[in-house]
Amino acid sequence: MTDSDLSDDLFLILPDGSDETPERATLSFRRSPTVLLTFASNRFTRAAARDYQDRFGLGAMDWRMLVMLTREPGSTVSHAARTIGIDKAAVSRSLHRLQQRQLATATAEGRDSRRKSWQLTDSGRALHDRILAHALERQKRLLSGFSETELRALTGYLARLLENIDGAFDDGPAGAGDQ
Amino acid sequence: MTDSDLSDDLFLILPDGSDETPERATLSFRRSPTVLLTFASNRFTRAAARDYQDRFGLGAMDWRMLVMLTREPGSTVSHAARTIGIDKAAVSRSLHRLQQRQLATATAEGRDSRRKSWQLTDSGRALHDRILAHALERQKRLLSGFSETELRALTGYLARLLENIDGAFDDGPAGAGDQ
DNA sequence: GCTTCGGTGTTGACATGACAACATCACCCG
DNA sequence: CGGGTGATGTTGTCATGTCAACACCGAAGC
Repeated sequence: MTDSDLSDDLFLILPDGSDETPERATLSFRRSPTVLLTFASNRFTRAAARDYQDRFGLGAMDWRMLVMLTREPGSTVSHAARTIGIDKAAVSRSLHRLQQRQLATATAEGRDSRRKSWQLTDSGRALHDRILAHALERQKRLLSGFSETELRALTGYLARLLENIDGAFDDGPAGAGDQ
Repeated sequence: MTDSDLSDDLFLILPDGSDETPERATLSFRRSPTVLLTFASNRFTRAAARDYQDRFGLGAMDWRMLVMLTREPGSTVSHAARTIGIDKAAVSRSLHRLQQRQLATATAEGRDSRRKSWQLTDSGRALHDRILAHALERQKRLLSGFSETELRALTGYLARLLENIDGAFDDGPAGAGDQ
């Protein structure tokens, strides 16, 4: 539970009377992982979305679906939504966009006319491969200066953060007797 | 330039004929920092936004502005926008929301009626302190299991990613003669 | 058989934030 | 002085993604 060996001071800017510090304690941007995480993610996804749109005419969502259908061909809407962790509505719209561009097709599965199994067309697979080359190149640029050891550490940390997110909100951090 | 000592295989799932792997090489979700980064950030910001809204009636944007104005009282719209790295339009709207709730006030600065210097009111500072306690608690939960050494490594990695983002898109990874 | 229940996919309404256009003002240079 | 230039802040418009509501189907339960 509360294995919080981390002190609040690690994340705060405390007033010390100088001009550099505020008059009241507040969050440090540079030392708070949550701030850095959202900064980095927002700027990256924004730039990536523009890039995908300019080069290939599809959004970041559609690219994720290309990867998803390459990874697990025959996925349904709800399965894809659960795997990527986004809303099924967005997945449904994305798949229909891909279908409209003939990048993906749906084949009925069983007698249930809704449960469709989706897969990429040949042109969808070709586009996937083209974008994949860009994505890999860009990711390598993003990781420029990282050694393989550092890379593994980073991915490990991010995975641990991901696992912790669920528990960070369940109880509600208010519980602790502040105020 | 290409100090990319990192192999593509680090980020890919390659087909090996088994059932676990796809028939075509594609991005690994668990080993790609960009994927993990956006996953973690999206899920965290979404949950945090809900939390802020439910508990305090303001969005994540407004909370960031509370921190910003605590950090540097007297900031202008454009200065805050540059510091946080988001659009000045969003900052302008957020500040007016705060003003409407009497959490922040603007005082004219010089004769330019547009350049206003913003600061928090007493109730704004009080709300900042209340939310700060929650944010710290939640961040500690998110970092549950991290040692102080690991924390420093993580923040350092994220800062390096942030610095690399600009260069990752400038030239355009497409450099090779498409377009 | 009929009904209830949970899961599925689709659609509409909404919030968020980015981009572009605009009015306004300070500044500078001719 | 007066026009150009750039910065500032505001507003409109759009894309993205979430939530809520709905229609639809399968599987049990009586």
